[in-house]
Amino acid sequence: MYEHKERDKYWQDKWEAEKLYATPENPDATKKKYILDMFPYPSGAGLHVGHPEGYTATDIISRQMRMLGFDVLHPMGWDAFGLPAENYAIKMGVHPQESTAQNINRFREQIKSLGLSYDWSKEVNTSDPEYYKWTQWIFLKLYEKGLAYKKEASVNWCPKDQTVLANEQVIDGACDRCGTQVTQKKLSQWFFKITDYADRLLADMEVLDWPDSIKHMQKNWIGRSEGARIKFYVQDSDQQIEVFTTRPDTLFGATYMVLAPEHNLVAEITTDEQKEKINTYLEASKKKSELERTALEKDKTGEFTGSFAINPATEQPIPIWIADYVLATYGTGAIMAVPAHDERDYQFAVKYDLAVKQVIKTPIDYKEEVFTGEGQLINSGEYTNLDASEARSHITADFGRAQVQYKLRDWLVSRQRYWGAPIPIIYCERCGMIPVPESDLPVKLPTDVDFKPTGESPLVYSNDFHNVVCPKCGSHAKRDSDTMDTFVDSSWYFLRFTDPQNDKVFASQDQISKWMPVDMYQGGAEHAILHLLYARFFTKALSDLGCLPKEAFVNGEPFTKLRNQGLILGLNGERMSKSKGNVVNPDEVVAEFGADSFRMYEMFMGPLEDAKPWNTQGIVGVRRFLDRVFKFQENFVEGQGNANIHKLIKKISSDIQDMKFNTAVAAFMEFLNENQSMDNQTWETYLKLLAPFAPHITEDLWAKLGHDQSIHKEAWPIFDPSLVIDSEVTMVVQIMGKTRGSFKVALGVTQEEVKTKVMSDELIKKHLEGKEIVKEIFIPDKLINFVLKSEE
RNA sequence: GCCUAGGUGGCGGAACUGGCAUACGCAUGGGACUUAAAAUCCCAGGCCCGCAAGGGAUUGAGGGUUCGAUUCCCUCCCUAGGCACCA
Repeated sequence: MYEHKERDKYWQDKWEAEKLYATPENPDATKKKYILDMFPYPSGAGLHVGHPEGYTATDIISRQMRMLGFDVLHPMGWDAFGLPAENYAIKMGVHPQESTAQNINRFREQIKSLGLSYDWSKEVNTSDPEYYKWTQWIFLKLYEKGLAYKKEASVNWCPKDQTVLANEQVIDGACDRCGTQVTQKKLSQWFFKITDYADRLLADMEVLDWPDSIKHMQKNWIGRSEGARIKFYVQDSDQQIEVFTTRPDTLFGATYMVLAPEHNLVAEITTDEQKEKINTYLEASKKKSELERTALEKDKTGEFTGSFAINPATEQPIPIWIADYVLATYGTGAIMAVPAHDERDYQFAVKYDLAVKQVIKTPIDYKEEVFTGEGQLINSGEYTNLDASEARSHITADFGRAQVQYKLRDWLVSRQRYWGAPIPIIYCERCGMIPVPESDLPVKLPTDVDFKPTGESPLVYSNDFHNVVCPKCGSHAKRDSDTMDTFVDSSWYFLRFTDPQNDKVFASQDQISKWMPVDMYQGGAEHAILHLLYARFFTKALSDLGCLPKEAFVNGEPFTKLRNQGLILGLNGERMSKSKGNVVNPDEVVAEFGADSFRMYEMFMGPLEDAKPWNTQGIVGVRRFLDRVFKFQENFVEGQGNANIHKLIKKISSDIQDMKFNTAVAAFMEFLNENQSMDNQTWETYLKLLAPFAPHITEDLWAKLGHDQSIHKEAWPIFDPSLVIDSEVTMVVQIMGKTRGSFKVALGVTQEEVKTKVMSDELIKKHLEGKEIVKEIFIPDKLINFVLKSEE
């Protein structure tokens, strides 16, 4: 029996001492592979069984790549700043720096116990001043070019966590960390201008080797619509209201207008008679949460302003309403309502008895009241009879201008919490807003503050930190007291990994050129939008700012290939959670079965990207298999060379390439089941193939075979294509498409030969007795099928 | 409501380009070894009928294309994930 407790540790220590997985200093550009896992958030709970799933997959790939002669960068680090770490520290009554360090140590030990081949000299930690110095430096670069800006805006506020949140962090109107209903607050906050990149973030995705589902999600989040902006004059006034519409072809059907309650013309155009009603409505909608305003029952409410606008096409006055079904944050915050051809406008028109005018011909068999499809125009003056798409371009040209609109909004990055990178900006009484000079970086987090959330950043309570002199004029000044969103830290860590110890720049152009882009990126699908969108934005922006070697990237994209691992569920098929009591602790599994069994079981469970339930019984099978491997060598029976090993080389190589690790494990089992003896060379080849999956036990057996050098330094076996072609194949006999038997024939036999052979078979004869064969289907080396005359 | 992925034995899952459905593993039953148990090894079945040889049914449901469909097409049901008054 393989004594995993003792041997696993022995080999892990040896590998580390010998620096077996050190990254090559000067990788060959044509033979480099940057294989990356999304770095973990070192929570207080420690590693769960979900983490090693992706880590093992990339470890197998990294190990195989090294054996194939590639120069591999495979690093690990910690996404250590942020709200959960701070909340955990508050709960434990310690400083986040202390609890984070403890959590990292625990994570590192756990990861090391799995025998993953990371180069630990590349480790990064986002809460280290040597790291966040460069986070702040990047902030200043973005600021310099106007990509970071401060503005007063209505922002998402979590009352429990006492901080603002980005749109991407609000899920169904609730905080994605604590689930509390998010409210709106008007605050002056820092934003990154990700909207400048909306078109490129959308278009550049095409060439990426990413899961389609992730691409779709990003596409929907960016939300591109083509349409027009059209201005409407307010009757008896110089004021104009501009709207965005994707259906300018329905302009003649616009029978009223709606402004968002927050629209800046509301006060001005409200007539005296309507003032009271409008104010009541404004008050009411302000109190509504985002959730109430949007989701659930979509009962629309609104109020008439008393004013009218002129429809530029019909030149008729149409009433202007306000309603909170129109969002201030999208388009111009105002719409032209076409109730005949828009569901929402129709509902509203029916409720408030507003005119409905049809301008698109409804198909004859169409039964619904609202027709939102395309068709021929009617009731539309000179445009009548045009097709909708044609009318769209004409009406846009005649009454407005074409406009592309995105749902994506700028990224709100300020946070009113302690545990994050301070924003490197100073407010001087005389000079105004001043960026911290590069030479003064990092702006270190003060330690003399009570960091509990109060709604205001705790950093204002540190006198040394908050009150400073202006770096420009020397007058009294105050530092920005907010910290940056954790997602800022993680938007560039993959660049730092190429050159983590550099104290001159965030990473040298040379190292970035050598290693970027990431060839293989593995992580959970929960980052589909947040991290992956932000990281793409950062890479593109830094590239445009001249901070990255452009030629190293295609379209400024950081991750060429992306794959997600599915969730590992509890035994009951439900998501693992403490409250459900179905959490599996990897430490216990490793202690009982060993690292190799754990790794292989996680790969064997099913396709990497699928969600699948954990079953401790299942790991028994993998452990039994590894024991058989171990015993095979102990009781080695010298046998013949086996050409089937070439089929196995082919199978394992292609399965790793396609990341079908579950079938690779099955193939290992099958091969051993079928080969009770083999020659020495076949056995060594088998061990080499197995090495990336079970690095400890194969290393142990390799040493026992008398090799001085690690098996992980061996070259990956190459298969001989001539040896994977069978001389004999199994032919299937079907009658009327039903399989009635099978037999072995030599490769390339003719139809006649097969038929003769088949006809001598008793069972087949019985089936064909007294029937007339109408047709024979013959697929060489595969099958013969007899079609019989049907009995009537 | 919209978008995406999926539905195969008691369970996790496999199946190339339309060609032996259920590989591999778990669990189950039987046997070997053992004083015994565990561990290990061997064999078997998988839904229905049959002692057996064998036959029939079967990949969420229904229909279609085909000599032949888990695979392609249509309709529907269910599950998971995402988006959700975006004009």
